[in-house]
Amino acid sequence: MVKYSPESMNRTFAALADPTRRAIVARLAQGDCSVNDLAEPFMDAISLPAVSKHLRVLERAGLLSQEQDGRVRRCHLEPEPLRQVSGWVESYQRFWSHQLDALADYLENDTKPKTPPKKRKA
Amino acid sequence: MVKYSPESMNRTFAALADPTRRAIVARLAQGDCSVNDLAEPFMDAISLPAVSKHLRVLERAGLLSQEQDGRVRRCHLEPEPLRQVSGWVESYQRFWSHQLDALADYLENDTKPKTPPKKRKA
DNA sequence: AGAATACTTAACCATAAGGTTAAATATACT
DNA sequence: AGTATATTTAACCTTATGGTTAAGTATTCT
Repeated sequence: MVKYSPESMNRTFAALADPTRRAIVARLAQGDCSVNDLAEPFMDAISLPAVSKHLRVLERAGLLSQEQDGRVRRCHLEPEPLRQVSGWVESYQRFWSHQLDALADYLENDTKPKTPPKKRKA
Repeated sequence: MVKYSPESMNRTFAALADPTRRAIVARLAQGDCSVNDLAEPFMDAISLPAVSKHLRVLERAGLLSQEQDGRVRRCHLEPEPLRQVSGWVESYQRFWSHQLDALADYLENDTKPKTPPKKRKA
């Protein structure tokens, strides 16, 4: 398991705490695209500079890279921070994914399983 | 798949964007404890009211519940928001967990990739 | 060259976040 | 009743965040 820096996690979680940025991430997960394309769904709600700022936040978090292609900037989603978030949250999976089922088992049977019996859904 | 509200995700990601709060979550994952116990590791760095504020942030995010027990408040980690984060990030797993392998495949075999992989490192 | 396109940067504003200290509240101990 | 313990609330400060509009930069089109 790779140990990631707290600052990196700070920036990644902070970046993902905004719905516009999550929408951008969702869009980018379907493929690279230009800033204008990314901005288009939000243009009635916020301005282009606002989108540009969001992109910089994503960039600082390492979630986005841009490659200049003529006058267009091709935006690309970088997966590493998502992998880190996944790793972080999965480190609690044992905790949360067994919690309810294990509790139910504890209450029904009186056995004390070291490894809480089974999960219903992962 | 359960669809969770954007506001809930906003609050959860924002709550997790702070290292003190992540440390609190980590501590709570090992078992319920009092506010003082939670605060103890941070007392040289920040004040008790600061910790109290962090707890309220976690509470608003649904990550924490408190149960009064005499003059002590027993803090308990609520797993649901973590489950939601997991669900959110797992929806990108296909994207990020295959990325590098796919790239390797593209480079080794000469099958024609839709997206010619020409950059090495992101 | 000049105009359009695709952005970013600058300057600014309002609100939120994270910290502080001091005071308040509630329960427990003697 | 009075003191200690466990915590929150209040008032305040500083910096960060998310938005704005206006201006700047770089590339492409005519």
